[in-house]
Amino acid sequence: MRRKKEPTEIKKEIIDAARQLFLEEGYQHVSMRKIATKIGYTPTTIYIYFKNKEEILLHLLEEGYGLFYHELKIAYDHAFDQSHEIRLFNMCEAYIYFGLKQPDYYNIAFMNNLEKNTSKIENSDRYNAFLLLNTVVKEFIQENAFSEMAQSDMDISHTIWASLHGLTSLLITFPQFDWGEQNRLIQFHIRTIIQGLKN
Amino acid sequence: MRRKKEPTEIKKEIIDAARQLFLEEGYQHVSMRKIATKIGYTPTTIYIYFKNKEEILLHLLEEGYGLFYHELKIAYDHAFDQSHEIRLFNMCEAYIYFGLKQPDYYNIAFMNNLEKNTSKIENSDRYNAFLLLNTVVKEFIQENAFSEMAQSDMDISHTIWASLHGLTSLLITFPQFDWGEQNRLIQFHIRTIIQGLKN
Amino acid sequence: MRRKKEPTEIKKEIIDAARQLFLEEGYQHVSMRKIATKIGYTPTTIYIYFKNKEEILLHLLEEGYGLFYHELKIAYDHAFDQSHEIRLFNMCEAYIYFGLKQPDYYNIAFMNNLEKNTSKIENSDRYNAFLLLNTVVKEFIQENAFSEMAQSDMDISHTIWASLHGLTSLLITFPQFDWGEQNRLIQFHIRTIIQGLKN
Amino acid sequence: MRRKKEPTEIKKEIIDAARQLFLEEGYQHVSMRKIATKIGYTPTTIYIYFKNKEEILLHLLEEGYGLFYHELKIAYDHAFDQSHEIRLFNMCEAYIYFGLKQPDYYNIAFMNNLEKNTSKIENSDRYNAFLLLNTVVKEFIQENAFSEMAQSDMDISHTIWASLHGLTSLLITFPQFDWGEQNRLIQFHIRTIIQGLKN
DNA sequence: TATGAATGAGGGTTCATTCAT
DNA sequence: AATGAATGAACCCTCATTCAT
Repeated sequence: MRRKKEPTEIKKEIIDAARQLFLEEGYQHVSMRKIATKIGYTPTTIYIYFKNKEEILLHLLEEGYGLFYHELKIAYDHAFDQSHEIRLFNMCEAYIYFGLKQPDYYNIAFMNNLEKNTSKIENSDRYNAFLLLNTVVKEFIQENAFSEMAQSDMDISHTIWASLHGLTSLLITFPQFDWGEQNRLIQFHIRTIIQGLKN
Repeated sequence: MRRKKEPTEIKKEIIDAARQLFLEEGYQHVSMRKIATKIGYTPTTIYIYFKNKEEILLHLLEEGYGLFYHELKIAYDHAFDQSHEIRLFNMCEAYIYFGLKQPDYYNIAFMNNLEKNTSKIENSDRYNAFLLLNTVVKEFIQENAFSEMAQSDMDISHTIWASLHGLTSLLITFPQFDWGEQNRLIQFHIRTIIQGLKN
Repeated sequence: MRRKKEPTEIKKEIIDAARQLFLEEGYQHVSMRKIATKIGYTPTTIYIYFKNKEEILLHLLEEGYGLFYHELKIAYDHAFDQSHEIRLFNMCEAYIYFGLKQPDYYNIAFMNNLEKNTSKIENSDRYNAFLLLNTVVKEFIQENAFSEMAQSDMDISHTIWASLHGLTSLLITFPQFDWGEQNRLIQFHIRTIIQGLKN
Repeated sequence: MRRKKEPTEIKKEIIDAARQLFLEEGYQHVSMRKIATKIGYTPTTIYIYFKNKEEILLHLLEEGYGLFYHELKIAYDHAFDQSHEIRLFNMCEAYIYFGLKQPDYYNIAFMNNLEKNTSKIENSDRYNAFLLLNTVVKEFIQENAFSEMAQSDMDISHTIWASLHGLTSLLITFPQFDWGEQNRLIQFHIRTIIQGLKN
């Protein structure tokens, strides 16, 4: 059954199918056949567009990081006239809501370290996102003049990242658990971290 | 010429073998054949004692929860004569270090939701661990007389759990990332959360 | 479809099928599936009896060498009361006729060097066969008192082997070629070599 | 932007690429895709110029025969003023050294019978080469006035061919075997055959 | 003339599992 | 209680080839 489609369109179909399956069943349990079946092509066809299974994953990762960074950047830019604390708060919100809106991307991007062998971490948008967070943190530090506490901005960034990741991934992984009112929890979570940093 | 064994004894052997493989080679690479070879039986024999592979894994999962709960309990009991804040702090430490010491257990226990279909969450040690955390949190609240802020102890527990899980899972998932001095980060992380709660 | 068979019987079936296919289509073009189909089993079954494709080949090789050596040995022993020239002649005949009677074995054993990586050549029956030939050659040399020509017995053995192999493999590879009366050619071929050595 | 090319030119490019791959990586590892990549076209394009893969291989095969015949012819012509025995000797040398220099050509040409189905043996250069050998043999017979032995020149040619093929193919197939000093063996081998014929 | 898109067949191998004994 | 025999389904991936454009 031959159809006529833009190459980019098929590539997109593959990526879309792969993303969904990767989320639902985990990278290891997704086979090329499954992806192929899902888009109505033969497994062979996929190999025209991607060298192998790993390349699909890599593509997905970069895409996911890109979207993620983009969201954070918007939150950062949008509150340009606010205090740095508010900007930080907004970014934290953006982080968590990105994960909730795009659990598939988030899952692939942060809950498995699938780049183990590729190690071009430094120039990916994942790193850029972290750098952006770090920037806000530094500004936030200056704003608050954390005089006595000489805690490095890195530790602070790590702590924030970890806390955000923690709530996001739990909410994704255990959706049926009783989290109370989700939005309230999120607000409280972020508030707690930021308050904690100010002391 | 094998000497007679109690059924429970063989069951134990199977679990032991599975656990070892599981910890040595990682969750993904445990196969029935490997387990069988390790204990000197045929794969078929395993099916006498366990319905299928999943049942072995579930057994292991519960074991993991048990260990986890045990560790938290020790931390809780050990500081019985201290302030509740310190007890909370200790439990937080215990949480993170358990994950770092038993990354594979932690991984199946909290980073994959293997019980998706079994839904007996409520009576597992995972839940007990959470309840224990919640207990300390309540005591901690009383101690601090968080008068004005009527934030539910549940939200607080969730926030703590999420933060702890966040750092733990990130440290496990991205070990080669530059986290600075790990112990200092952990201490700072916990301190930040607790401070945040006090405001 | 389950049957009841001796393990050795099935192993033999596999070997038989593999031998035929290897000859007909060449090692590279024989798939495990083909072998399996030929004997009416699933490919998986073969893996119960052989670790992988290569192991089947190795088995076949050893078997072939064994038979080959056996035939030569018989020819050697049988003419124990004859002159060494006659014994040599008989062995040469045995060599060629073995190839013609067992083209499949001969093909696998001598026309492809499939042991490239295994290199336990020295203790195989292939080597033993060569040593037997070498023995006769030495006796033949002594008998003829090749005084002046100090050609090593090794060169002589190699030359004989090469000549025998040449005719055998050509007769196998190009059966439709017009070789004249085959037996006469064989006799003449052997006679020529031996005469050549005596000069 | 490719400049226009003569059909024959592209056909040549394909053959050239195929030959190189063929000689570099061996007969088994030539794939249409590799050939195509090597010449900078799509696999599809090749099918415009050749019906299928076999046709390319056949083309190459004929080329191999051509080269082979050419080498023998040179040896034959070169010693036109020598005795026929010497001419025969030279041709034998040429035969073996061709095989050693072009093992891959030799391999497809004589060690696999690829033409099984095509059966145009009679007019190929392989046959011509054999005829050339036969010619020398006849001249050699006349020269030696093999009076008594009414052995057909065909038997003699076959015997020579077989012996040459035998050494050549063994040297190619088992290169790591200890053949002693190769050139000496080759000389001895040829000498033996020719001496054998003279008796 | 040349290609991009697609495929069907097949490659070796591993897996959890079953069933008769 | 334990096994040996066997399987079906799946794994990733490569191949020669075709067809519409």
